[in-house]
Amino acid sequence: MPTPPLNSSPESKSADAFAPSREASKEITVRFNNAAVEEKVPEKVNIREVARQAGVSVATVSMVLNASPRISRSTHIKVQKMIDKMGYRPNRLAQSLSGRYTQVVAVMLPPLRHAFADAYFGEILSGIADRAGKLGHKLLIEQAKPQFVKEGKHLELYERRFVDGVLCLGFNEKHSFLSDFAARRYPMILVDNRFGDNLLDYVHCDYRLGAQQAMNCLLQLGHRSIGMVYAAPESPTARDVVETYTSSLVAAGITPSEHWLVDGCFTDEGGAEATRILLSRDPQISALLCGNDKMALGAIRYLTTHGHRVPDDVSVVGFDDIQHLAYANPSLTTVHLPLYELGVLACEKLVERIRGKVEHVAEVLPTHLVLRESTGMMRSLRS
Amino acid sequence: MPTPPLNSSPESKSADAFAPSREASKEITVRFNNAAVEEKVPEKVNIREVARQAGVSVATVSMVLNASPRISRSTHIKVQKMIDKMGYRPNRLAQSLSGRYTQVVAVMLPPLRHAFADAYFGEILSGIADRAGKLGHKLLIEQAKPQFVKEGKHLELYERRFVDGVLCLGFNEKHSFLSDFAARRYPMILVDNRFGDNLLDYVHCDYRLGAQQAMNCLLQLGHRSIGMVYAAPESPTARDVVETYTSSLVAAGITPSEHWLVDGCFTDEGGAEATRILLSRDPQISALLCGNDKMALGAIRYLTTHGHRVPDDVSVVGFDDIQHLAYANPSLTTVHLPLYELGVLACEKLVERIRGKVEHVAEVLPTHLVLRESTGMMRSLRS
DNA sequence: AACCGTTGTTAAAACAGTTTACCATTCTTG
DNA sequence: CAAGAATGGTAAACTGTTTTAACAACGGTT
Repeated sequence: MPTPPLNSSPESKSADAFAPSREASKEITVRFNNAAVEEKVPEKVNIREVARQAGVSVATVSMVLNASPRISRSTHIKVQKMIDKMGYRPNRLAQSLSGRYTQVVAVMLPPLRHAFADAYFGEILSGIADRAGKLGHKLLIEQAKPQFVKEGKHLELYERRFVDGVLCLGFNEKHSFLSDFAARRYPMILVDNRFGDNLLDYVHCDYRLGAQQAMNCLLQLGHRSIGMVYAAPESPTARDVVETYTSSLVAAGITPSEHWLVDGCFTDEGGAEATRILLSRDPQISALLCGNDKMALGAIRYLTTHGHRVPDDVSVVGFDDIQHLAYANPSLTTVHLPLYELGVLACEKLVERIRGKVEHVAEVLPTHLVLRESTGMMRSLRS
Repeated sequence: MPTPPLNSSPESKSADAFAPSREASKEITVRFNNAAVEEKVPEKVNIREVARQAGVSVATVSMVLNASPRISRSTHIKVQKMIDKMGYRPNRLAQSLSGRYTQVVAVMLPPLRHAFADAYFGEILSGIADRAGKLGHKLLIEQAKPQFVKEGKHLELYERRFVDGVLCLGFNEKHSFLSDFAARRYPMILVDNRFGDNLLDYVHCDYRLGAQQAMNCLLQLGHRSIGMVYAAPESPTARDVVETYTSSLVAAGITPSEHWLVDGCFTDEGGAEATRILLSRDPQISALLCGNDKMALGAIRYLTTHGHRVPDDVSVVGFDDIQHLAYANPSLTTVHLPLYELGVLACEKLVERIRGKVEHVAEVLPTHLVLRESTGMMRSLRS
């Protein structure tokens, strides 16, 4: 019975109802109107058939396929011609079964409702997809729902030979299952974060540098009471920002206050609410550093709808530089993260890992501040 | 923005459960430094080994795996126990090679720069991913770059046995390669569009119904000069909206004008520019129907930054109901498309197709208008 | 002429499952 | 009580590649 094995769910019942269509071999004739128009569905051709037709052995065809130097030029041409003529395409299941690699990598996303629609993930994913394509790899996507992880499906990905490696996006130190990858020595790169004491391979953006630049900017504009809307204290890179924020204040001779720090949960609404709390705690606040653009947008929305002008009364800086926000009103000053490039790099490093490179991967990509309209000089300093 | 929270994560314990497997089989010792730290990597175990240990034939283990009714209860239990004990996981490359299915479906996205970060695609993808998971299928993602299609990689997907079927998102009649799927009779479902004269299997939202409701709303509010920001005239569903818009006007005794129609390219900026053109052509326009939310947002942005109040001067209706826009200011009245459900349905239908069901798939999901703040009564009618 | 390397090709053994045809038992039934 | 039908299990063939060891043919040394 060819119906799905293992993970059959209630749904597979209805599937059984469909007659397991017998393999209609040879070619299928498709009928349009009453004329029998030949629409040849290419007969399934395998390496044996090609070898027979070309008058060589199966091994030879295989070696031609893999451009082995042991094949003479003349044989190569002869076989290649037959391959083209027959429209032969090697079955990659057989290739992977017999070979070492599947040429597939997985991307794991966190179980957020809108993980697939997220600009942040999307940008990284673009980079991953482009590089994976160039390296001849396919991309599998998975959302790491709690159930998924609990059932060990993240390990099954390797053990059942679905993929050669995994890229993990949007996870942090709270996600302890990540250490499973290290324990089994399966190729995995954590993207835009670190984990444990360099336990895992990672690539991430330089959040410290970005935060430093953002703070320098705000301080130079004369701001002294600067609030911060952070998020995910479990995330090392998110902590980098908070730490840099604090140390920048100290370096400028300002005493950081616990009251200037509020969690905005990385969401638009969270950013708005955090801003409300911050201003109620300290109305003197004239600038806000936000952990991502979504929260910055929420902050601006709250401010403008509650009688505060941006940037005249309060300056706002974000993090991410997600697209289409340059058009917001006012447009957002933000720390640009090279997310596309990060995706490219992550994919590259993962493939190196898969191919046997052993060095620990720990790359950090530079960030920079993009000055737009949401920041301005401190009120009292203006002429 | 790195790390969003993982919904409920008491995984700290379950993770330990995966770590070192105390399997009965042989184990590999990995050495760190000079201390011999035991890190048991599970020895690769195959079906033959399981059969030997359980004292049955390979065929029996296979049948247990696939829950064949030909296996007695007692044998089933005995073998299953050994499977669990040895931590055996069937190699799915071998399974797919000898079986009929790969249990993988591909999602093809159009070659837009931000296809992965798009709220519209993301929502559909969520539905697809959820249902695919439940049906025991993995998801492959591909972006149909021109080069990709030119090289016939979309067909290679089937012919090299990467996938059993494909879901196509964001394509229209201009994308002629879509007919290749039909010609080869490969399972494919076109999502949220039609193609040719029902040449392809499809599922889409009821754009006519949505447009009808939107127009009824605007007309009932007293609007007579209604502009439309459309996009992608090559897309049948997009044409549905324009046609419904036109016929609604006619039905209301209004003569539609060519000047009321401008292409907004589905983008934010396009929507803004289209709005500029529309108002310059006819300053009387008091309402806009936009082909998607992004263009509607662009329209609102243009209007509010050019001295037109929304909805006091101009009402705006969108299409899609993408998340986080309910918070926009003013919040957007829009036609809700059941995109998540569409993804679920598409995936379901595709899997039925793969399993041999032959009926033509042509499903249309109902839509409805969501009234928010961007629409209001025609100026002159207000008291 | 015997020996040694190359060079190019091949047969056969993996890879890890599913499926089929057949073979014992045991259970009905005339 | 023998014939026929279930029942439960197995050996072997099959899926389509890669890889390895062996080998033939040939030119170049001693």
